[in-house]
Amino acid sequence: MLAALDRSLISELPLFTGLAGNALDRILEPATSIRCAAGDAVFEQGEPATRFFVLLHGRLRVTQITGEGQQVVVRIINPGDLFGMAKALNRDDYPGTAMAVVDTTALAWPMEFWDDLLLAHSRLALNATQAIGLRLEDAHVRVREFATEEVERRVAHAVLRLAAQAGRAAPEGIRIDFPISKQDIASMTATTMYTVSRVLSAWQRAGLVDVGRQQLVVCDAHRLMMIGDGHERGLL
Amino acid sequence: MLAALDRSLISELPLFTGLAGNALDRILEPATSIRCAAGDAVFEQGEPATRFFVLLHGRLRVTQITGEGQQVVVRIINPGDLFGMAKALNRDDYPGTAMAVVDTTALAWPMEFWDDLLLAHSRLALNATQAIGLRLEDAHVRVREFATEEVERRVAHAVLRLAAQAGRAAPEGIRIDFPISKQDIASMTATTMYTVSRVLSAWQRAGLVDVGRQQLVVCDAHRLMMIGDGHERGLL
DNA sequence: CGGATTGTTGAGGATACTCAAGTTAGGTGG
DNA sequence: CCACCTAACTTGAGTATCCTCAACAATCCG
Repeated sequence: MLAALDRSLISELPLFTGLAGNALDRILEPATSIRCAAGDAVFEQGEPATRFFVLLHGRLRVTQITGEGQQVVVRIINPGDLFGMAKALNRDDYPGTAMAVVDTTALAWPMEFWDDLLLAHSRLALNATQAIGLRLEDAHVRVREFATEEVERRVAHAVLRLAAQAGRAAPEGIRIDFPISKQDIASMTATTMYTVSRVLSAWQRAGLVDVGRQQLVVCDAHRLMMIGDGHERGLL
Repeated sequence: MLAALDRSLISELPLFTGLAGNALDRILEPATSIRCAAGDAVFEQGEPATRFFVLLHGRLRVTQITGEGQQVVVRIINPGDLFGMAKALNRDDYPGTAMAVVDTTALAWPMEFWDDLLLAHSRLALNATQAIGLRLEDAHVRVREFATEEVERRVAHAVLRLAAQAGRAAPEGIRIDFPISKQDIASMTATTMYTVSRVLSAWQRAGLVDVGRQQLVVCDAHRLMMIGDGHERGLL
């Protein structure tokens, strides 16, 4: 028999604000907690969507594979984020693959509780619209970037977002808190590993970043922002 | 004194399915109806977001202007769509401009009713998450297209989407039901007017479409799909 | 230590952009 | 109803960005 999950796991998360303690308990009742080691997939593209999730600790990378086999990184999931709610997209399979980039824990609910929970807790439903709305705006920002910015600026924005969402203070600057390859950055910014490598090397020479194998430290966020916003000539 | 709005205006819309008649009446109470002539803006980017809307008739084009003055078409709003719900994005201004491309009518609610309505009608909240979720998926599709497809395929997909959402049967094929310029298509697909012109001209020569000034008829949707999915060599 | 994964760098070339110079269509006012 | 004006569109030529390909270097891991 499982120990009941404690409401303190979720009570501080934006998705659950405004909900009373006993409501949290009822929401948690059908939930189970899951663990993934780095490299494990929580779910894979095309698989029937049987559960939805809230990330507690760790970091996930959601990718999609196109018909031609190209990989696109759709989003990075950070602690507190709701994910895998295929029901909200009117789907019964997962549109992408969610893979842990570091060891990760999450809460999982059977998908049939999606409607019930939102109907029973209207504040949760309100919070969910907001959570999805924020992601929609993120997506629009990316669309706008792809539509109007050249490679170097897109990479600058992607790196700054990573620093904001998953940055950790380090002596040299802001360190991205999980292993990230040039290929990852390339498939977030619609370019190639080669170009990302060239861009980051140029930035490294200028002292803006410190790059290594699967690691990245932002040393001069302000100048990166200038490049991202087109106020400074790029270094390519 | 205004005549009350009739529930039949909205009872068939997906956003309001599952709601009882008297709930619809209560939802409509704070609503007013608005009209816009072609070319009028329902709201403009940066303006304080005082109202949210549901489109009844007509068609809107939502654009954003970047810092450098480039215009991006974020989406086309079709009848039945919810729009302008800045509250769901945690904003108090509109992130884009919604302009009528044909004469248009819509329902408008004061923004302060957003939370109240969703909390009072949990089915509405559920439907709203789904509406926003569908748009999120649309946005992801666009991101994936920008990231992996070349211009001609992006244009093919954009044209097919227009045909699906705003197509009207015509003797020669599926006519896009509102005036749309090459520049519009360019800012939906992240390219230039010049390139769109070349692409559509080539398609016209091959009999796939019939283009005119601000008008577009899809004659061979199947071959366009083949081009969009990369199964057929493009015509450029 | 060897194999695999990840990253670097150069050279060449394709896609699609920019710029320029037109043409066509629509609306407007005389 | 025609002349004009503007906005939309077309087409060509030149070119920049960034992709592709190839060869190699570095790092990790068992």
